[in-house]
Amino acid sequence: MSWGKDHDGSGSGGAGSGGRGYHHGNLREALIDAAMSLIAELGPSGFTFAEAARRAGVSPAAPYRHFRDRDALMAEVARRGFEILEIALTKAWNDGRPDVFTAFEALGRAYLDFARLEPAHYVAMFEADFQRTPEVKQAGDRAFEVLRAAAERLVATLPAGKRPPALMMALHVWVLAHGTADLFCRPGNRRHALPMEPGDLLEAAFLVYLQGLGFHRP
Amino acid sequence: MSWGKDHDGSGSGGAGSGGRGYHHGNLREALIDAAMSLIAELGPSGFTFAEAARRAGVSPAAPYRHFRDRDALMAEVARRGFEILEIALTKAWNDGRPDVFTAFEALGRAYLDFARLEPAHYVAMFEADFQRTPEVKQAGDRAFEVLRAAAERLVATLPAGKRPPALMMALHVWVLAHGTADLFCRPGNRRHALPMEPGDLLEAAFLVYLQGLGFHRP
DNA sequence: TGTACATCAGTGAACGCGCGTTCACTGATGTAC
DNA sequence: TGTACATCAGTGAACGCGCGTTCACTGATGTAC
Repeated sequence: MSWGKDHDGSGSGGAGSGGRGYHHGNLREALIDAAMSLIAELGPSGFTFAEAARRAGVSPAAPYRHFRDRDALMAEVARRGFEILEIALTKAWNDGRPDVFTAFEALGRAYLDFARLEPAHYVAMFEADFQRTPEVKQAGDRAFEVLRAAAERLVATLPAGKRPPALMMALHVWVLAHGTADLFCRPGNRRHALPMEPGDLLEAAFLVYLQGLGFHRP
Repeated sequence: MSWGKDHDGSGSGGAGSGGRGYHHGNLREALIDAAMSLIAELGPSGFTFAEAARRAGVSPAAPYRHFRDRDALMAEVARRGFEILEIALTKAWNDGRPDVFTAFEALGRAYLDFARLEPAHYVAMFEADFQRTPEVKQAGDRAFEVLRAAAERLVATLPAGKRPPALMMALHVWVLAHGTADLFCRPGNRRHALPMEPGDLLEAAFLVYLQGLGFHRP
């Protein structure tokens, strides 16, 4: 019986400190972390509610205090992913500085970096039909809106008669970035022996594409 | 007891005729069909060996006569997918007729059409690590080679000093087509309200990209 | 400051389920003579 | 053409497993007085 040993009573927020008594203290976060490790290690089908509970050091019934069911946890990972992506994109775009062209390129690179650095989030975001969950869909829309608004700004630098539809541009950028991420940056699988880094491949595609629309490096 | 009723004894090849006695007659194909329906209906995780057997009207042990295990069936679906894709791409390219530019565009459209018409194959091809199975990897390489060879031919129409690397071009085309397919053509999920058909979106991207490289409609 | 009590976040045992896989078997098929 | 036999492709019952989920419960926490 070791009560009294580490009754740190860290209270409300203390995440990492690990006061593991009868009450976990931060189980919700711990479950999300566990789910993400599992997804990153074993793919989306490798994540199970039971194993997440096990990794969090908790009985298999405990997660139900924090998530309605297994899918709710998965959806939360996806939602957070879009949220983080939105922040990363916003930061990369930096309101069009130093110039819209350069900033737009940075946007593409930021997308790919996100996919690489947050594989678990990324996989969850595009797996299954979580986008039908309202919260997830909204988060996804907000992230996409960053792309669209940036495209709008970039398009405005062209002479009035030669402007492509901004929405189409945004979709093309998304397609390029997602295609690159899904083909060449997924956790376990290097799909093809690439002669270059995925990031460089995407950047090259970006430049060619923008040039095709009539944009030129400032 | 209804033996004798339909002892058609259709023998070796007769697939569709359905002589369902003690011997199925075409179980291997029936299992592949069942697996594909399951994948198309429920996604890749919806496919189970047991359910495939059930749909083929056969005991759960029967599939083991034809496939080492569950993954072997899945891999076979993926392998066939690449094989069919290779044929479709070859046909669309049509050895560069009527002209290499037009034929190259047709290649992109054929890729997307394949993803839409054969969702089960497509999902299997890019799910899991089946590309590590030698047969699947080889089939995938052959399909990609069609793309690469076409890019090579197209590149050769440019003046010597202005030729982009054909491999890079092929990869970009793949990225565009796969990105479009994965974002907008997956079975259950319309990811975003598109203002246009996925095919048109891809074609537009294609044209812009090729223009950016210095190609022009013939 | 101390005590009673409501609330909350965990336990642990149990359930039903469907899966992948194995086993000894048996009915049908095709071939040698 | 007919019979014996090897081979093959199925059966069906059984297994162990881990999952998602539920249930009545209990230990810890925080609040009212």
